[in-house]
Amino acid sequence: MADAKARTAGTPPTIRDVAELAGVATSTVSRALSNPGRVNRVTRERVEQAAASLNYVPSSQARGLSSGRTNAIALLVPDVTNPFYFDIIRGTQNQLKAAGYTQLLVDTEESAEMEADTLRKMQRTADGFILAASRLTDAQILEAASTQAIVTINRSSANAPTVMIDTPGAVVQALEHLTSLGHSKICYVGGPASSWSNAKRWKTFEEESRERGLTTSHVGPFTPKTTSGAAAADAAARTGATACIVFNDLLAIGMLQRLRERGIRVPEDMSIVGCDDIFGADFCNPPLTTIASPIEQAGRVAVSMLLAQLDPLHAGSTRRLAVMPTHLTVRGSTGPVPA
Amino acid sequence: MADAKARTAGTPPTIRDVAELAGVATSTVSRALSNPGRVNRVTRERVEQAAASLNYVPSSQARGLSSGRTNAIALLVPDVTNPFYFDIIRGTQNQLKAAGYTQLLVDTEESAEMEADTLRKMQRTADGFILAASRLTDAQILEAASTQAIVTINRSSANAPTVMIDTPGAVVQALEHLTSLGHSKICYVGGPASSWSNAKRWKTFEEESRERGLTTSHVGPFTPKTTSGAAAADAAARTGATACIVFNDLLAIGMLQRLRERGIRVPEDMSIVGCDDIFGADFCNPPLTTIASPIEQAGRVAVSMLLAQLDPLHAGSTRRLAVMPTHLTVRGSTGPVPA
DNA sequence: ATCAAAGCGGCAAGCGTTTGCCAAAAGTTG
DNA sequence: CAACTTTTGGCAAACGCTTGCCGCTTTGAT
Repeated sequence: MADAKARTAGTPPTIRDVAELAGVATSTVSRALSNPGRVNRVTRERVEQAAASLNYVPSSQARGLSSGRTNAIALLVPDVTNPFYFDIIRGTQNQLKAAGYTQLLVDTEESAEMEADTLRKMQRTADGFILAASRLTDAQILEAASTQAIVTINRSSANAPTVMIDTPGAVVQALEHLTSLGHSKICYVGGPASSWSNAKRWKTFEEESRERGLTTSHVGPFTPKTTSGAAAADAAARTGATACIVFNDLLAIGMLQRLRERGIRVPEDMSIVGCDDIFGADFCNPPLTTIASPIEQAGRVAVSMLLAQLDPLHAGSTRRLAVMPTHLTVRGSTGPVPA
Repeated sequence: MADAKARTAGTPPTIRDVAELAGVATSTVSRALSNPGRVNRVTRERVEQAAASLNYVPSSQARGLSSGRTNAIALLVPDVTNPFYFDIIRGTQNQLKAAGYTQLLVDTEESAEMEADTLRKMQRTADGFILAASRLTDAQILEAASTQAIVTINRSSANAPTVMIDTPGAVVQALEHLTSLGHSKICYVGGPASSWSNAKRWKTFEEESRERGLTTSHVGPFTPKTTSGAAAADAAARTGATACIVFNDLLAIGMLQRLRERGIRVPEDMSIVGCDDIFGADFCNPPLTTIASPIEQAGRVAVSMLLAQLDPLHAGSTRRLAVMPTHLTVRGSTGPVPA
């Protein structure tokens, strides 16, 4: 695979080697390779051939140093462990690769501080940032957005373009589903206190419930992990509610397990609605009724918005907000209110 | 958060700004920051203070360019979608972050070509590579390993340090479990043909089964996704086997669903053993008996081995092979042979 | 007091690109 | 054919850092 010339020296060929072989200046090589219109076709072909024969790969470091662009974007997620972010990871990864960008994945461990720190440390390392479910304050986002390209996912803010998942809409659907099954005592099982989308969901839940004259309760906050499901289930059970809308599927799945242990049947005794439709929601027991959102697509859209921001052509004229539709996927975890 | 001086210019402070403020040469700043022993304590403190007050962040690009190190390592996985790799992703991510490295995540889409290509393109971008379940040939691995630091996971090769998951040992355990439940007709449900570990598992399965005088069958190859589970289940059911050892959990979970649809009860009519103990294996229906492996730890070990390789001190004396223990986790998907 | 060794800081040469500027060549127009 | 424009390629200066080398101070030993 590697050519002779390139391998004789242990060190990879540089633009100079290519220039020499092609009999042109390095500047011409540079242009031929990254700005094809700028050089004559035959020259370009000669350069390309030389580059190919040497198996030349431009150094992204050097390129970045002199051009100021790194061709990498960083994706900050609160927890790589959470399947919700898996979908974002692969959505962005896809789109980035297609655009010739490298993805820098960082786990911020649900910490605003760590998030801010990463943003600072990587200012030169990445051309832009995608903040998934950011824990940052509005002020912090504003500050960050003032010096670097940023897109947030599920964290609305006037200060940066955002991809939102229309959870309010979905909460309404869930509520409708539940009331149509006869439920009137419904509990919201809350996620992390610092989560913007948790706050949003809860608020919508409260408002919509009130309008419908439902009896609501609220438990939480809980860490959005299956392991917190036990505590969540116990707390929810105590409220006397016959149905729960749960912050996310992870928590909901954990609750499912606990409820079974305690002999509380789902959905006969208690209905459960999750949120996100993550991997596993379809094959847990019972399969989870959940608010499905096109998470992967959200990742892709976020990349597009970020890249548009980076592109000098579109600069400024970029879309500030994308709302991803959601819908309720009804599976086995919801049923008629117990008699 | 940002200091006045640093922000006045729109451009981030460089080592020169720090040097000026501290009243020393840039070389001293460089050393004070990355080679603390080399400068006097008071000088160092002065530099550190200057750097802090300017909110200085060294450019990894420039650093990489002049030092030849990037402080990034690339993780190549065949499919970011697969939960098996999630655990590797977070295992490596953890360990890398702890060591001050950045993780470059690349999805090679189960393609050897893409893998080789990435290895080539990123030669300068990453200090080392972790190849998870590599599809590369021995020769390709040899070639790559000759010019860059490489560690493979679940792909044994004499040419690069490897982290292996002891599946053979686990297959034996699974077989023992199954025979002790009375099963004698067992089917191996195969994964991708190009997967080294699939070959390995199958081989062990065959050998051990023969020794025990079992009747074996084999179906596959199947793509290791839940969606392939239907085909796999149908094929396995036709063999007349009463138990299956399945290439991985993803496939196994898919089979579970299909078998239920077809009215084949698990484990009453058919026992299923998966492999990997991925997220979801514990809460699917029925919960999956599976060969559990410390995947996340495997990722961490891989990082350690890679970092050791990179460290000039250890160079050469690094461990070539780590075998991660496995054990059978018995859950609800296996039971006595049908009467 | 003398001298070698160690400690410490500075100089300057890269590292591999990109890119603004310039000049030569080629093409166009009247 | 002159005058001008466009195309094309080269020169050289960055980009921000690391590091080999040198030389000045200290320090310690004799």
